[in-house]
Order: sequence, then structure tokens, then C-alpha cells
Amino acid sequence: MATIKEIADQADVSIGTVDRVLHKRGNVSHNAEVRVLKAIDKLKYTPNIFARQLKLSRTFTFGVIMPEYEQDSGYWKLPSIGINKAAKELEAHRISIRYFQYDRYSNMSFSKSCEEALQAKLDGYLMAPSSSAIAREFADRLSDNIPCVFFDSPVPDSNGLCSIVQDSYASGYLAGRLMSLLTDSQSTIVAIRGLSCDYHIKQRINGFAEYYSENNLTAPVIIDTPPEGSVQYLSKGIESILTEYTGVKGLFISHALTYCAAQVIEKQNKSDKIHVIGYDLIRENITYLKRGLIDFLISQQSRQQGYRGIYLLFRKVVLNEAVTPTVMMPIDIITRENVDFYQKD
Amino acid sequence: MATIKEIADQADVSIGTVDRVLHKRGNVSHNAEVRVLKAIDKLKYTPNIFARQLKLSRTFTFGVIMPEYEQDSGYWKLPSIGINKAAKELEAHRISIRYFQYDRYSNMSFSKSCEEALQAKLDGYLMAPSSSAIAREFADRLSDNIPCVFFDSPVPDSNGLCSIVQDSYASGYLAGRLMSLLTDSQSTIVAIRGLSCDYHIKQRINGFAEYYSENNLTAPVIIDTPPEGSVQYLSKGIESILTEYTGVKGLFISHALTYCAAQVIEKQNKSDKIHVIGYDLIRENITYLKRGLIDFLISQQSRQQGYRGIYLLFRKVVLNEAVTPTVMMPIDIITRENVDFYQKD
DNA sequence: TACTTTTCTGTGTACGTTAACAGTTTTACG
DNA sequence: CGTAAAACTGTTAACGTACACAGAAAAGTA
Repeated sequence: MATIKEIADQADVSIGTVDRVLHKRGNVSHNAEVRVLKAIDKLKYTPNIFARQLKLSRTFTFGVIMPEYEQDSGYWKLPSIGINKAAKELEAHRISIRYFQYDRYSNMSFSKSCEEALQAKLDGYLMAPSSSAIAREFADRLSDNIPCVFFDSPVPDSNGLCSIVQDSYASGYLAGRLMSLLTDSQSTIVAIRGLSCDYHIKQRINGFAEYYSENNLTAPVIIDTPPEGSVQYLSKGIESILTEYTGVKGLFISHALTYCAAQVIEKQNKSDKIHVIGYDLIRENITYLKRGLIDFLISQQSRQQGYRGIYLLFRKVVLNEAVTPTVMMPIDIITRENVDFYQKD
Repeated sequence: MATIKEIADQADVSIGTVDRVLHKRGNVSHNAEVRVLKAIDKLKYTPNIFARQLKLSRTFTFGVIMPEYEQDSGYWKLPSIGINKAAKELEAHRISIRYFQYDRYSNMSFSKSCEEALQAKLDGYLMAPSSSAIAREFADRLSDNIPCVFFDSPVPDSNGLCSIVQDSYASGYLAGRLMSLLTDSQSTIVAIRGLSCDYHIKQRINGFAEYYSENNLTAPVIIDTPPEGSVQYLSKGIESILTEYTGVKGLFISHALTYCAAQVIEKQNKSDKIHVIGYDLIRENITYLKRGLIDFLISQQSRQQGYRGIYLLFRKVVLNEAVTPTVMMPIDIITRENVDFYQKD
């Protein structure tokens, strides 16, 4: 591992000149610059990050812009667990985290959090965007060297450094396969969309329906349950579905409120088993999964998304490493038999 | 973030004394030591790893003791992918890796690799042990401050720092559940043990059988296929099983050679679908999974095991962080629908 | 030519830690 | 009590980088 001193010797200049070349600070003759660049190339110089950090002794702060924990039945706690874990591991590297949380169902609240985050002038941002347009504007307004990583949802055509996402369509398609394993081919299957504005949820339903159509199975009934985000109304909606479609054998819930379906089914206590497949490892879902009222949960590795997001920022900002523009998270299939091994990290 | 200088000021001693206390190098009066410890506590001192690394400018080398890549149909390439990824990320931290590979079916070869690794006197070891006894002796012979992390299999009652493993019993139990979803309750199911010496494989079979017994289903037929590790003989074995048990509806292969079963089934081309569940994301398995001849693969996150193993050593040796004694890997369910998202990391 | 201005270059210091070394105080012992 | 050994303590020089500063060389101006 070469040092700037060795570069300086090789190029027959002082370390000051090497430093100026490395940081493009000008005031270097063409001749000297060429010699230094050659020496750097020859000795394969890479800066010693320890010395650099020591000298700069900067403490980096990353901003996390995401919905409040309680929203979506506490779903947002999951990524924050991963974020906090990464933050703790990176404490020794002088990294700290600052949260800017917003109301997922209010664009104004999202805008406000973005504005605050911008004003704070931090060294990098991790964002779960609830609106692509606002997120895009945020990324545009950042200085060139300040990266922004998106998770949960991508932001197409934006200045973001990277997106950490799951292929929602593929996850819905997979759910279709699983549902077809659980039920007979002519069974009535209901897929509940709900919260229909969300890109992910639409895609999941599309993938689910596609599996049934590709395999020439009876198409699932797709139902939108208004209004958005409310547990009580969702339960009511599911109740009326079960009344209307008496022979339902399977319910596919395209979002984290899967446990509502399990609750309703348990209450009705019908003789015929109704299979349930849904999303996300929130506490209530796990409870019903373990009790056998939910058959499968699909996980988007929410904790891991937060964890990796922070590490991506770290690698980019502190270590100056290259970062791939998209990170696709695996689509985990969770059952009562393996759920315990996905709880801790 | 406090520095030793601040500690020294607070405790009214010199930085030399603080350093002696921190590194337990003795030659410190009781009085001074107490004051320093108090100051450390009060100011919440944590060493600056950048300064430490810079000063020491040590390059740590970790030894990896594991079977040769080609064995078990190339299974061992998987952990090495993770190991190499971690090694690359940690290059900037002056970490390097040295492999000591052995023949998994020869204790002598394993012993020899252990001996070589010991002689090399490295800063930490990551080991996939094929014999607990030999692994235990290895760990015993290491200096106190040299950690050894086990992966793939645990080594009970050893001096190892940590074990990274999967619950094989639970994974077999899960496979049982999946198989019961694929087949009717009275179907003939064959579980192939093979390589019967291996702890993991026994446990997987036990878990699989337990699921069937707990749910009062027709017990699977358990068959041992000799000799160990040979693809040709395994294929022959499976052929004769399919001849003997004509009505077989499901095959559970307890190890990485799952694709052999798929090959045989494809060749025989029977009218009745025979479902296959097996282990590990090796290339051939993935091919047959995608073609629909294998229904489910269970992954033990082999790449991740290697990756995390190296990071555990790094955290322990370089950052001096505490490490939990056991890391349980999730039991991933892989289908043709989600396999692509488990390929890259 | 003498001078200023501009361009270029080398030196020195600091970041926090480690560890060798030198210096001081305390203890042991004749 | 004096001296030597032991126990303790403070000082200092690295590690590699970044950057301010001073100094040297070249170019520009009168």
C-alpha cells in the first residue's frame, strides 16, 4: 500500500504537490502533475482511510426521512430497527443518524420533513418516499456530493444514489403460486387491494392475478377496500366480502394489515378453512401466523432495507466506494415453521 | 467523543498512564488507575479506531479452513463468494484472507489444513468443521486472543468465538410442511438421507419425519443411499427407489445433490408428477428449480454465512466488539418465482 | 533593470493512538 | 542512612493525510 510520500518520491516532488494533484486544488505545473499521476498509477495508490478520517476527524450525520413508526400498524418500526443497528455498528466510525418522520398520508407532511432535512445540511440521506415527485425535487435540490438513498419504493429518473426495493410484481406472482398450492383450482379467491394509491400494492395484485391467468386458473376476485389505512373499515370490508362471496377459500391481502383478515375469519369461525396470505412481519401478523390463521407472510426484509441503506451511505460518503444503482431485496416466504429465524438479525 | 488526552486531563495524569490503564500494561499506581477509570467512565471514552489503525497500521490476516470448492457439487463455492465479498469490502481496513482447504471426506486432510493454519499464526480463523473433535482441538490450541468462528456446523463445547449455523431440524420440519402442501395426505413420500454420517442431514430427515408424524400423515419412507458423496451412485439409488416404490408422489433430498433426483425423474418421464424438495442454491439445483422439476429448495444462506463470518472476525479483532455466541441463519424457501432475487447479494 | 504579481513548490503542524524511552518517586535492603 | 532496584510517570516520535503558510521561481509591467 503506497503512501503519498512514496508517490512524492517516485514523482520527485513534495507531498504537498501530490496532495494538490489528488484533490485537484490547482497550482501545479503540467509537468509535475503528469509525473504525479504516473506515479499514482504505477504504485497503485489508494488513500489510507484511517489517516484521512483521523485528519478530517469529521463526524458524519445521515438523515432518515420516513413515515412515523406507528403508521401501517407499526410497519415502519421494522426498517428503523435495521437503521439503528447500522448506526450502532458505525458509532466507532463517528456516524450518527437523525430522523425526519412524516405522515405517510399527507404530502404536506412529507414536504415539510424534506424541507427540514434539507435545512439540516447533513452528509447523506436515506428516504422512504411516499411521493415520487416530492422525493425527486428533494434529490434535485441536494448538493452534488450529498447522496440520497431511497428504500421501500424507487424514485424513477431521480438524482438518487441508489434504490433499495423489492420486486412487488414478482412477490405477488409468488403469492399466487403459494395460494394455488393451498387451494383447489376452482376455488374462489379474493385479493384485497385497499390503499389503492400505492404503487407496490397495485403491482402485488397484478402479479397475483397474472399467476392465475398464466396457469388458466379461476381468476381471483379483486376488491378495493376503502377508506385507506383504517383497520376498522378494513375489517368491515372483509366481513362483507365473506358474506357476499360465501365459498371463499383464500384471501390475499396485499399489505401489512393481513392480520385483520385473520381476525375476521377467526371471529366468524366457519367450518371451511379460509387460507390467508399477506405481507410483512409486524407483530400482529406473526401472532396469527403462528396460530395457523395466516398461512404465508411475504417479507420484504424491511429491517435489512434500513440496515443496508445506512451502510450504502457510509460506503459512499466515508469510504468513497462505488455503489450499484439498485439493490433488489429477496422475497422471503415466511411460515409458522421458519418465522422465528427471521425475527432477530 | 473524548480522547485519551481529555481523559488524562480529567484524571490529572499523562496520556502515557491512560494508555497503560487502557491496555492493562501495568506499572500504574492503584490511585491513578482508579482516577483514570473514573474519567473514562465519566467522559464515555471510546477509542478512535482511525487513529488506532493508523498507528498500528497492522494488516490483519484471517484464515479460512473449509472444504475444497468442487466438493458437494460445488456447494463450497457459495460461502467463499460471501467470504470474498467481505474480504473485498474490508480491503480498505487492511484485512486479507488466506484459504486452507481440505477434503471433506478425509479427517487426515482436515487435520493437515488445521495444522497449516495454526502454523501460519494468523489473526483469526473461520472454519467449516467436518469433524467436531478435530475442530475442538484446533480451537484449544489457539492463543487466547485469537478467535475462531465456526460456520456450517457448530462445534459444541469448544473454545470457538461463535457459530453461524442453521437449525437443520427446523428446516426439515419446514420441508415436511411444504411437501404436505404439494401432495395428498396418503401419498407415498420418500426421504433420502444419504451421506448419513452428517449431523445436519440426520437432523433434516428427523425434522421432516416429525412433521408427518405430528400431523398424523402417512410416514415418509426413509432411505439411505450409499456410498457417500457420489453422484452416479446416488442417481442409481434414486432410480431403484422409483422402481421399487411405484406410487411415489414426493422426494425429499436432504442435501445439495437434489438435482440428481430431478434428473432421474426427467429421464423416466412418468405420467404422474413427482414433487421434489431439496437443499442449497448450487447451479444445477437452480436450473432444475427453474424448469419446474424441483418444487422447493431450502437455502441455508451459504454466501451470507461466509460473509458474516468474516465480519464477525473483523468486529472482534479489529474493533474489539462483543460477539454473540451463536448466529442462527434464516431458513429460506426458494421457488422458481423468487430464486432470481437470491442469486446476487 | 528593478519591481510587482502570478504561479508554483516545499515545509510544518495537527488529528488520536501506541509504545519506546527517559525521568522521577517509592521501596528494599545492607 | 545510603544506594540500588523496583515501581511508577511523563515526554516524544511515529503512522498517513490535509491544509495553511512561507518561500521560490516564473511571468508580467514600467
